Amino acid sequence: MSQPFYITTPIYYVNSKPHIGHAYSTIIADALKRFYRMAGRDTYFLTGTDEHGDKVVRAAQEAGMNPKSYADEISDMFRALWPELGIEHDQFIRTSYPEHQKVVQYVLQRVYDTGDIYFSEYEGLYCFGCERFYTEKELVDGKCPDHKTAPEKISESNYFLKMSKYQDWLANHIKKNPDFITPERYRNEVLAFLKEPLEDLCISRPKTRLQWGITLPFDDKYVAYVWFDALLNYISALGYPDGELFKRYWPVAHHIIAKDILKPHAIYWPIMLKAAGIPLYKHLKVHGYWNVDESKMSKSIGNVVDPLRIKNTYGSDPFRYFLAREMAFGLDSNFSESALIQRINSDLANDLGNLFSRSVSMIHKYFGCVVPKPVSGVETDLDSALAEDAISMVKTAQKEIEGFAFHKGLMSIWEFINKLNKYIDTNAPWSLAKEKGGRARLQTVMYNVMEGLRIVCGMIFPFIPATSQKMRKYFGLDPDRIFTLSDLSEWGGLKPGVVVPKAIALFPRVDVKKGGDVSLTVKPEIEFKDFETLDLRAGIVLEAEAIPNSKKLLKLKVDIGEERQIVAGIGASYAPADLIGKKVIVVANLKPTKLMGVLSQGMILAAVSQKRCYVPTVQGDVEPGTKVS
RNA sequence: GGCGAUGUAGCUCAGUCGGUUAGAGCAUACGGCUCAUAUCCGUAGUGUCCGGGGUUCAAAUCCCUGCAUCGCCA
Repeated sequence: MSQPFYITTPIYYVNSKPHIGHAYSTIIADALKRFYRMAGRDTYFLTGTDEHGDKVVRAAQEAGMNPKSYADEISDMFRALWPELGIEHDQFIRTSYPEHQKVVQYVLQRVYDTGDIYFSEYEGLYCFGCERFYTEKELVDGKCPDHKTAPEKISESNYFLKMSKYQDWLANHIKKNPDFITPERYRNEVLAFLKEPLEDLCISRPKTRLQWGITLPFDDKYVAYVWFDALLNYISALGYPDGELFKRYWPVAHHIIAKDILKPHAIYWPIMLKAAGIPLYKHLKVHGYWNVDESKMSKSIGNVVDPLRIKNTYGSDPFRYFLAREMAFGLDSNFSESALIQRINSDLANDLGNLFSRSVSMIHKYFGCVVPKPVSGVETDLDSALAEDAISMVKTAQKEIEGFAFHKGLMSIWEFINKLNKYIDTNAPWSLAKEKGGRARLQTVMYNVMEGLRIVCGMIFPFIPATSQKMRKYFGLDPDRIFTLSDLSEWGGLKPGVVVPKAIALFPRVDVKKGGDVSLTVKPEIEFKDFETLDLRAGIVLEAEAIPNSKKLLKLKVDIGEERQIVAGIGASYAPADLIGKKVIVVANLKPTKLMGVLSQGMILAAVSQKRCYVPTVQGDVEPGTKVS
């Protein structure tokens, strides 16, 4: 049996839809799985969803659903997304599965029996509106930030895990195993955290305030804390304690996570395993955040990038390539559609796609669709240099991928792609084809080009598998089988005589409209009922005057069936007199406010670009107060 | 407030143990080629290596200090 390789993503919390960060973790895991398959390892790839806890209950309430159907819906979104992105996980686990719940209860009981879980009462500040405890520092002026009410001091009894007992052991383990948590900055962060005394972990929630969870086996009045439940997915999915998968793939796990869930994975999880007498996972690999257009991704800014939309617009492989190429694993990176388009056009279409296209069409033109045989006796230093470059590229890329430096691995592959382009230009096959006696050399050159491409095709497989599979048949290979690293470590694997299909554009160029901003960030989708909350009315501007000491503000009197005073920031683009008599569109139910001390009872719609604004008007004979929708 | 990371070309970043003239890609300009997806190849640049101080024959690199951004902790 070959050496096992077990890779996991976090199980994603179902309180919100998939975003680009989820896509990154999962794509990286997929690429690693593919890479280690090529290396001949016995691989297993797990992903899934985390579904319990009060945040899910609240998100479900907001959506007007019960937690179970809400979790089903979001979980299905994740499950449906992964095939779209070319991801081939071996298992999709949900914490709502009975098999998982059984394992959680088994482990809880096991730890309870060792005496590391104790029952205790504690006092805290509880907001009944939020149904949760707050710490002092979370409060604003001593009040709940959501409900603006003072939380009440209540006491509650709960079960706790003795973390402190394992603190020194864990710190030592991390110190002794430098590759336990990587990159180093996160390892240091955890070690710094462990210098302070660890508080015991509250691992239960009373059912009086949370029912959506797994019942404690030793006290049915409580459910398990969501992290204690969720982390165990990594072994419950393998059928712990007796499953074949568990015996085969534990504990050689690589857990991939983003930095926001470092603490549960680096501290709670090892201690849980230790307390339950289970061997520790081997590696925790921590990556950074994706910012979007230079700002933090957040629901309130409305800049959350929907991976499915990107895939539908640009294709799965370009998206995968961009994510893997652009982020230095461990550091934050920036996502923008203009950067994505630039990568697609320069790296994928121009460098690789065009190289492939020019090479294949020369095989057609000069050799009637058949890979020629290299001729001995006409080799030059250029040929041996190319072969050496190919072999060393494979070695370098392998080393970088194993070290999670995916961007560097891809860079080394693309350096070789550039060398192939240069090799073609230097040897100028189109000239050889015309020269008398150039035939032997032409055969050799074109064989080498195709052989180089074969190796590229193999090395890009982990990152852009669909493209790699498309390319395979040009080398006479079965698209459904995969390369092994040893196939790629030797020059000359390509068989002369292979029939090469007609050239295709692997990556169409993305047209960038001149001067236009290519990246369109759309706010999150809304329901029609959300739109209906707006009350838009046609109105006629009766009066308009500038507000003193303000550059942009105008005070308007608008008839919308009743007279409204509205302050509008359009003074830089419109003179007051221009507006009088215009039929404008007014947001009639906007909460009144004061701008520079002047009351404004509504808002006028305007298209705003950086320099100017344009007020849309209603054409035709429309009564003031007419609804606009 | 404590700890840590980062700061290098217009942009994104690499830069090993302190050691030649600080590099790559993208973008820009010019030249070449015609097999190719208006692609490819070549040439050309531009630098207060965040500021200040120190150690050294020699500092982007080591030390101190200030600033900025970010993270963890309180």
